[in-house]
Amino acid sequence: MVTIKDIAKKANVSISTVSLVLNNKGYVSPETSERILNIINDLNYKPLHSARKLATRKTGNIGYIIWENHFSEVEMFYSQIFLGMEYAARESDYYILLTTVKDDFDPKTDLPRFLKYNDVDGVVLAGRVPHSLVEYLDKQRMPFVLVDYGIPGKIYNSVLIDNYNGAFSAVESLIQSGRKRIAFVGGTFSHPSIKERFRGYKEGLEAYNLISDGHLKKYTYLEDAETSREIGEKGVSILLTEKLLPDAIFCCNDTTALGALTEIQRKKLKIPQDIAVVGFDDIPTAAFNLPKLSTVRVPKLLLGKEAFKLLNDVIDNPRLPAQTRLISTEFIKRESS
Amino acid sequence: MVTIKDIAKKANVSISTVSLVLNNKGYVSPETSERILNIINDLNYKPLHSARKLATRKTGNIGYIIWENHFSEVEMFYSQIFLGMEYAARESDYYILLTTVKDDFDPKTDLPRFLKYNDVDGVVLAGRVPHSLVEYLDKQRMPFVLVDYGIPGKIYNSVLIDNYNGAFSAVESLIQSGRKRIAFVGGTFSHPSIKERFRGYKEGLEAYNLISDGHLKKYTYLEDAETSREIGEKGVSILLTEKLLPDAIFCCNDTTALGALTEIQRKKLKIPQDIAVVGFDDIPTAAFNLPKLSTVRVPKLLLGKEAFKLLNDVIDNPRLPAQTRLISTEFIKRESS
DNA sequence: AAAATATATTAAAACGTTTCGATATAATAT
DNA sequence: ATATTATATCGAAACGTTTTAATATATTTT
Repeated sequence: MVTIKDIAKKANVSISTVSLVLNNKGYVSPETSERILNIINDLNYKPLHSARKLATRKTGNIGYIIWENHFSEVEMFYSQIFLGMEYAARESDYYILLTTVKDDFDPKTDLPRFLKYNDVDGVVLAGRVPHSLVEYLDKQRMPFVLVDYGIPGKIYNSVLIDNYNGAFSAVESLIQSGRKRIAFVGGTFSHPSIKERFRGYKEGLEAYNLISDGHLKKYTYLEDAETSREIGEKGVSILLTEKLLPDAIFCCNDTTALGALTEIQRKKLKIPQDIAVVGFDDIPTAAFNLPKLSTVRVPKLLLGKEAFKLLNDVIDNPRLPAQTRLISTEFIKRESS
Repeated sequence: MVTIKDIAKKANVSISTVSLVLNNKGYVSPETSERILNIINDLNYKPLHSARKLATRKTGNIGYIIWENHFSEVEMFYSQIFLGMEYAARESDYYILLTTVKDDFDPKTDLPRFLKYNDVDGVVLAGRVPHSLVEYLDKQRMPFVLVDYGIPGKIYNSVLIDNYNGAFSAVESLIQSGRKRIAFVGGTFSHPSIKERFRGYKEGLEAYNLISDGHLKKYTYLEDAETSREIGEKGVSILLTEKLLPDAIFCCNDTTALGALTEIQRKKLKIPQDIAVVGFDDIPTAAFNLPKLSTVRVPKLLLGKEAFKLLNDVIDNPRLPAQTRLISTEFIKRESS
């Protein structure tokens, strides 16, 4: 194994000098520098991670934590965010450690290994995540950033989707294609994204004066549970009991929308002729479904990349006031609207 | 930060002794041991990973490499395998580093960071993976195991699905429900799994004498490409030009089967009345589709777990002859058959 | 009773880096 | 000419572990 010593010897310099060029710090003459660099290259020398990390007292890792169900589910949403982070990490010298936490997470007993053993310099939390975990990190002063999630009443570093405008534009598109009775189907408002999407939906309707008295009561199905196909199916089956059927449904996300599509088809209604459906997220399945789902595209890779960048900033400067970075969306019109 | 020194001082022993109890090695009296353990607990001491790794000359990481498309696709197949590994890793002190490689991978330029910088003790490769990468690892004597993939003519450590029997049982189930003209739709045979599934299909038919002259010519659609929905759609549209339509289609995997379902529905045929469809893998979408897809379940978490275990064995004993561990499947009957 | 072995503990070296002064020379300012 | 600052290099300490070999005592075998 070739070490910094070998390089130093061959270049007739001290290991300090080699280290300096390795990290380009301090002063070292261009000639020496080049000579050393060449030797490093010739001998294919790579600094040993663990030695380096021991000396710098950094771990070189960052953690990525998601709720277990999000990784067992159909959608690749959170895997894509991870991938975006991994891409960004390739330009750095961080490795990303992915792990999941369970529903009934308790910091006392269920702490991810890399937290328990202090093996990360920071953490990205994606999607809905146990509040106790967030509080734990905060208390430990472990740098972290939230992606696509927030905790009411608290301000943390986070990368968020511009849910409001995304929803607004989806509703706007529906209206522009002539829809009048636009319904909403959604899951729990404890997820701020869903709350915001609802707000975008509501204010979209208001902006076009399409929201009569009782509209929301009739045309809104909200269930206080994690979003799922089932919610979409159930929502539609209830919405379809109205005397005056909705002519469009805006779902809080694609998963829900997929469920809605299934139920509408089961009821032998035509999409989009009878009812248009629009989702949110643009998960890969959306484009493969029959009919293909119109949706609001969330740039997942970008979300991951920005989270990584923000976390880096926070690690470098832990006392910076918490900031939020908003990622904008794009409406994708397909067959379902 | 509390170090082994602090523990030693407080326990009135040398750091060697503390290290010994930490790794329970050598001789240390029960009393001393307990005393040290208590102090460790009291001070919440955790050995520093990098220091430990530096001393032991291990990295404590293992790599997980998949083909980029597999992580951008609809299916969670490879994420689930990863999750199985991660679960297993929790009982060990390995961290898993996930990364992807591209289609046109070249070891000279595209080596994953953790390989380039020697930051892993071993690697798991899942699914179809560049042969040049496998050869590179082999040449470098880097311990590795292949999951659900093999390279013709080479024998490597691997964890494989029992594709043959899985396919056989799927076909058998179709036959038992009265199907006579069972077709096959599949992708490239360069993936050994698909080849094996075809063999199971063929021998299943043979076992029941359902394979007349020209059957395979008429009722087999093979395309030399990565499996996809498109292959399923195209396969069906060609199969349906036969005068005597097939009454069942066994697809080489769920993705293909999902495409097949779409196309059959597009052609206004009834599933399973007119044509039954069976897939392979049991990806989450299979259970959510309309109709729900019958399939051969592959225990993905188990696949990951076994890969992790095998890799550990290989790391501990690198000169063991290459071995293959076979994971068996289970037929899941749903609505499509 | 002596020799051999098992038990218990430790000092010191080693693992491969980074970084802090120290030292020396060259360039620039006074 | 002298003081100051910039450039260049290095020795040595430090980072927190594991491991080897040494030492000492207790137990077992001959």
